[in-house]
Amino acid sequence: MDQDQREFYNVFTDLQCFILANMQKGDINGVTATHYNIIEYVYRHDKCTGKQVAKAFSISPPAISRQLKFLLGNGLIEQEQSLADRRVFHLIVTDKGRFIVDNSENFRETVAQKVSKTLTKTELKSLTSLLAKIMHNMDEH
Amino acid sequence: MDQDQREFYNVFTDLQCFILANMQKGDINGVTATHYNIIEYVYRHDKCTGKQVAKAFSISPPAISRQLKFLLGNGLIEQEQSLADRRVFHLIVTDKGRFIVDNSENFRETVAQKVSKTLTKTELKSLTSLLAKIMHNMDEH
DNA sequence: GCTAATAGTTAACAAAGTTAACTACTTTTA
DNA sequence: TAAAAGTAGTTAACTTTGTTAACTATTAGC
Repeated sequence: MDQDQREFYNVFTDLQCFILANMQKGDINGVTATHYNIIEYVYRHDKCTGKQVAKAFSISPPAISRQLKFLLGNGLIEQEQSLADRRVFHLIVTDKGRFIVDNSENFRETVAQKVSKTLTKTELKSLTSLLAKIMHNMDEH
Repeated sequence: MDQDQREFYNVFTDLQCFILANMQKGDINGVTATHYNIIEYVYRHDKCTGKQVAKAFSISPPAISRQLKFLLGNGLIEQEQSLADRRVFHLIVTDKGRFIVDNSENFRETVAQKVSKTLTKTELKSLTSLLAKIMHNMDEH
């Protein structure tokens, strides 16, 4: 690692600590952070499958299975069996689930607001596009 | 949230998912991610106290207590009782602990390397300074 | 049509968080 | 200055959420 990489590494480490430290821990609206993240994912990826969710969060099928069971049992998501492949269940967020996502105090929103106060409009756009660029490149794995 | 904030929010969400998904899960060198993060923190904050570690990671004193017990028992850190206040124990990383931090495959290093390949030198510096700026502002809480 | 692969589940367990109640020590205060 | 209040850290009991192993049901390949 050269000097620039080292400096990036340090600030990225701070960022990771910040994210871990500020992630909602207990329940909010009767839903844990894990539940919330899954609902939000399904919201953003309508009719996705359990397999996809497991992959997105890098957790095992049984872990997702238990989470989905809770979310289904509490009417936060619904599933419908695929006609093309009956092993597969497509997931949909219910109104109740949507309500939670739309109304939860989300720490990322707070961050977005703080960031837009800290940076100029140009800086914010620049940061967003740099982050998008590296995220896009990470995806390619 | 205006359009720019919304775009930042989206990429920041992706970043959070990425960090959560890629954080080391199982043991590496006989040490879990939590252990590793604490060792690294103590490395970077020599003679810090359990209280400080708990605050840095936003976890409760008993949670830290158990982690430190493991790290002490495995000779990864050491503690010395404060002379000024005998309730307090200062933490120091041992050679063994330092070895683990210096030699672990750390996903943030991989990220730093990938990022420096994706962005130009100017972009990398720009990203680092923008992130440092927002991190600095978050600290002020 | 048998074999292999895939989506998801159940059971048993481990890691790491929580709160409540505790010890030991320090600081405040009446 | 002795009692009260506060602080650093620990122990115990519990919860959440991850894991692997073994399972069912379904689909795809030869």
